[in-house]
Amino acid sequence: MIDLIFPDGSKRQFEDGVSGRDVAASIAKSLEKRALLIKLDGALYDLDRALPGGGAFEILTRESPEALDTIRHDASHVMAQAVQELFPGTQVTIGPAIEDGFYYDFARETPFSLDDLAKIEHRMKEIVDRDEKIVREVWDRKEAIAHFKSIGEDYKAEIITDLPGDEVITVYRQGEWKDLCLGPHLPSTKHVGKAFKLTKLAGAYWRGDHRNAQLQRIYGTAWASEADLEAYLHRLEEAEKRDHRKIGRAMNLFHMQEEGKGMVFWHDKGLTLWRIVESYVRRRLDAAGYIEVRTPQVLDRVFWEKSGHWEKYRPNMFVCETEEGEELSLKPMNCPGHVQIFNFGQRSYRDLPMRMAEFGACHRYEPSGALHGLMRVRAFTQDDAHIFCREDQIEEETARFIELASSIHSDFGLQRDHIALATRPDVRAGSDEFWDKAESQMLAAARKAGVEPVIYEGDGAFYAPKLDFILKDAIGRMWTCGTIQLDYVLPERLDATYIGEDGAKHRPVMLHRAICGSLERFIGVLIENYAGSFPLWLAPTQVVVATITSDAAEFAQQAAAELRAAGLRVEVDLRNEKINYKIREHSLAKAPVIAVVGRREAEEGKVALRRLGSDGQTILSLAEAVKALASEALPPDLARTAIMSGSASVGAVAEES
RNA sequence: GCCGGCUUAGCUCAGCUGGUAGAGCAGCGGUUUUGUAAACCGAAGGUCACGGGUUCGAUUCCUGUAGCCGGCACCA
Repeated sequence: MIDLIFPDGSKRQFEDGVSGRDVAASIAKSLEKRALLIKLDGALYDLDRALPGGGAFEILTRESPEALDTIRHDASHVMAQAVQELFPGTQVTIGPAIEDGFYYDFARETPFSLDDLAKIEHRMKEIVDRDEKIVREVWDRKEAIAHFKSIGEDYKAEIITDLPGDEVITVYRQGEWKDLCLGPHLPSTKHVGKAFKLTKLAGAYWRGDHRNAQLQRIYGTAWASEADLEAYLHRLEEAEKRDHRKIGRAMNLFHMQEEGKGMVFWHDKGLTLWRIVESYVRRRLDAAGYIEVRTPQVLDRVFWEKSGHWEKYRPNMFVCETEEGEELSLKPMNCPGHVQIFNFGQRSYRDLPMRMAEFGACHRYEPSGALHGLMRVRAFTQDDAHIFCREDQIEEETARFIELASSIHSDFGLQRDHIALATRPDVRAGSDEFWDKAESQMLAAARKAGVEPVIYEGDGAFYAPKLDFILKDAIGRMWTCGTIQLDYVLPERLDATYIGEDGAKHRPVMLHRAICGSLERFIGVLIENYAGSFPLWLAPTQVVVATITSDAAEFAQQAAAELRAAGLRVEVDLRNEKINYKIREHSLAKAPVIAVVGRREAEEGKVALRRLGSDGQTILSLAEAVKALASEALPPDLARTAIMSGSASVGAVAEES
């Protein structure tokens, strides 16, 4: 007998060998019909499988969020069956559920076309209608290998061969079709439902290794209901509207062109945004005790050989040659340059920690397929800094950095989801003792800052572990912005030293750190986070003064002049156009505030302020408007200083908002 | 770099099976002085990404190249 504890806390006994379906049926016939899966002590089981024992028992239906992954996984199986029915000779490999859907990787000589997707989708619906029972079978390992080899499924045979020896080999059968799979699965293909859609076609390497064969991957999305599918597709459309490339064009921020692949032409508006971000970060670094430097763009090959980058990254460096036969490279990173400044003259322990920052323009020859708008470019500017310190200062410096970065991210309106601790990769420099120490130092530092990092196994740089900041934007997408990495290697290679209290030479440790990452990418993230509707302090154009009639032109000019004098970025629109037209145009260009002046306002010395996204208006005297907007437009760090110094105008704005 | 797709006016897009292209918006020239998301009229604007081939004839079919888009791999 086994004891099952139900979600309501009640307990019942059942015969050994009872299945989830039997239990469901014993409760209600209708429940049996709706049951898809069983959850027993946290693990999922097929509905028809004999329960391996007692425990916390739950019946999952279509409505259970936990059943969704299985629906998706089954959708991938149904897709694989459809593909093999339509395209005999195609081999199946693996097909998991993923976020929002599923994929399956197929091995096939001729690639699939977009037309094939429609056919496959159609056949999938037929298979769902067939309502094939899905049955779990346990196979003998050797027989399984022999079987899959005999039907030409070499990849499946390879998967079984590589499974640990004690692993139970299970095959799931749906009608004529079967697949090696750990399960669990739904009771029959009907339960996959029809709220799915094949979305994209892609190449993917066998086992994720580019030296292996390339397989054909088909992606799909699947949901418990038609409504969920619709909602998902709608979400995709919304996300597309925020695309920084689209908004960048609409707001005239930047462009790129063929002759400069992965290089950005920043237009005036875009550069304004850049300067706002840069000067804000610079103020924060100044306040946090950093010094700022600038190092050469191009350095001799010998330099990069010394730093070790030439050997490892030569294919990704922009190399040039001079008339005199020197070989030079554009800097792909700032670190070795910073070490040169550290090494210039003698350093004392009193100089440490030395926090050396640079808005460093770097060039890397990224693979063409990696380029993506502002998010991945070949010429970028890092908000880079290196903290040279003693080993016993690592924890303190890392913790301080976490606090600084967190504050800056939140000022930019980005919410932190978590911090990742990326640990030793397979290919790495240094002993296991070194990695043990380095990883525990980073962990301790994070905890000191009050953060429990999520461990990303094997994701560290080859020379050290790192902490990465994973931020969440306004629509819930994750972005990695900001990192801190421990480095014992570079100071050694470039022979950085300081004189300790004991009068002897010591080796400093370097902490590589960035808060934005690259300014290009960070601006891309900001654009998508705000969908171009920036808060006042970030908006390239903060106020547009728009006239209704030419009678108001003179006052509009005066208003603009006073707003500018208060530090605001202002445009004036005196064109002979209807106010409706002007409002529409500037709203589409995402101007946060439109100050409308007509004859009435001009006579009374007032402006009518209209906020982006709302259709109301606030009528203020010009002086009040200047004061209110100027304090609202203060970057968050300056606003905090203003509050501390008790500025009345800031208080007024706080009330208003 | 690899797999698939796309590339037509400044932008967004039409153009069935081959007969050298069309709209809206923007821009330009006029008219309109306007009250909170598109006033009206007019003229203009294209080596249909680039190269080669098939054809009497190619934006359309084939092929090569580039860029971009979606993935994969990469990301010091």
